[in-house]
Amino acid sequence: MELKNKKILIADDEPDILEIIRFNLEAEGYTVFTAKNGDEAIIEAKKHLPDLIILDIMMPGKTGIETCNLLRINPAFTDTIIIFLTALSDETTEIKGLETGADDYLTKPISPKVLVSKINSLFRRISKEESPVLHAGELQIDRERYIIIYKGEDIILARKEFELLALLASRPGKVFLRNEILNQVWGTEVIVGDRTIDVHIRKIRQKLQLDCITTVKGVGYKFDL
Amino acid sequence: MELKNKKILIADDEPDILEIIRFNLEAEGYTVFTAKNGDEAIIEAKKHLPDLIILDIMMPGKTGIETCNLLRINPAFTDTIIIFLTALSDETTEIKGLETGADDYLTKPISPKVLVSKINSLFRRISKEESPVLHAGELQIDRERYIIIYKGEDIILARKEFELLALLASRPGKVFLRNEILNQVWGTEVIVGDRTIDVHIRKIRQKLQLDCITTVKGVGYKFDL
DNA sequence: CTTTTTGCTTAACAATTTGATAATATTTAA
DNA sequence: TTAAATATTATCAAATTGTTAAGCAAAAAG
Repeated sequence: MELKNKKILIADDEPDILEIIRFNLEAEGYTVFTAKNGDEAIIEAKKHLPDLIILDIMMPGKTGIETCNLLRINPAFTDTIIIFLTALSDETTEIKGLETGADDYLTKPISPKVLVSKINSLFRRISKEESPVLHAGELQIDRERYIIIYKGEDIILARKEFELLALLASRPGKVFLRNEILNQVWGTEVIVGDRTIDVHIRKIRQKLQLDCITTVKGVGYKFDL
Repeated sequence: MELKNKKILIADDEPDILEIIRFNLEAEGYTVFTAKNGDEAIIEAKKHLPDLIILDIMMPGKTGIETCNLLRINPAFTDTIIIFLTALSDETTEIKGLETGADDYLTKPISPKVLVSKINSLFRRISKEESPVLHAGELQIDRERYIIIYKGEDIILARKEFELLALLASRPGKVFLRNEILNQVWGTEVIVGDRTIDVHIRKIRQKLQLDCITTVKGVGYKFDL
């Protein structure tokens, strides 16, 4: 299962529905929060700032539509995807929902597969601008943001360190010769001493606190795990 | 009737359906093109570059799904909204459609009102992404009025400062190289000294009283939080 | 039309970070 | 065991950025 790193909040007064949806979305790798009514939904939304909110229309207290209106007032939720969930296949309700500022609606009974598909599809549209990230186990190398993420922690490397690590991690397992490293990271023009690479390798190992670079004596270095 | 200035292409082999949809969308102010099958749809799409394409799944020759796949290969249509239209409420087809890269689907018989609502809603989401007001936490950047609002307070930045901040904030987290910044804010013609960017960055930091621009030494600057 | 203000750029210098090296210690392979 | 290769550490020069003030040009005000 891939880690989606997206937060979804579901508000419905029927616990069964909540759990079915939660189960399916968590199986897809989403992080799920739940709320039993509109007021709770607003509180949870402010707390977790989810990327997507599923609101049942018929709930005790505030309806999904009212909840949506209240959320949309807050600038923090103008970009949040909001979907309505309703037992009514009533046309008027559908339209009201969309005009209110929801992004889509789903009618109950909803098949989990369709739900998940629809949500993936909505995220696909939004997340076109995601940065190119190199994943290697728990390690993420974000070229665009120029940071390393290890177990959720941001690690900042200096330029040479970053590029050296990015090079090695670009092909896990491959041994890079010292010459290859020099050419790729320093360029063919620059000439640096023998120990320069070692020192940078050391700094990476130190900052990452993780044994992911293996020395192959007489040959070079490789990234693993 | 408002002028929507959006182009929609509809592909369906049933002339009645085409006309019903055309009528309703034109009444909403959209410009509508039609096609009788998948091949025609591709030709029309290339000719008019519509903002949204409605594809019937069951068509003689290419199916809507095949047509969608062919369109998505072309970079010109990666951002185009594609909706499937189908008489089948068959789940499998639905899912195939969404996984194919369609943004939504509609099942026939479809009420014109729901169709129009759904389309408006999809456009609303897209146009939000191009909205002149950029939200980043408590910070609002109004590109139209050249104004920054932070926690309700208006902050006035000079043009260059504003454009620099707007650029950085347009993709929070992304590191902009000094060259990128120069090209985007100053243009490729103008050549300015080394310290110019720094001075503007400093003024932004000073006026905003907010630590939102991070220096990545040797690389560039990025906006965060 | 002149004065004042504002915005942009530059220069000069300070502060900071980075990267390379040298010196020394440790490890590894034959 | 021993020579070669690599690790470690501290140090320093170079590269990079931060800061400030000053000079102009254009816009705004008088």
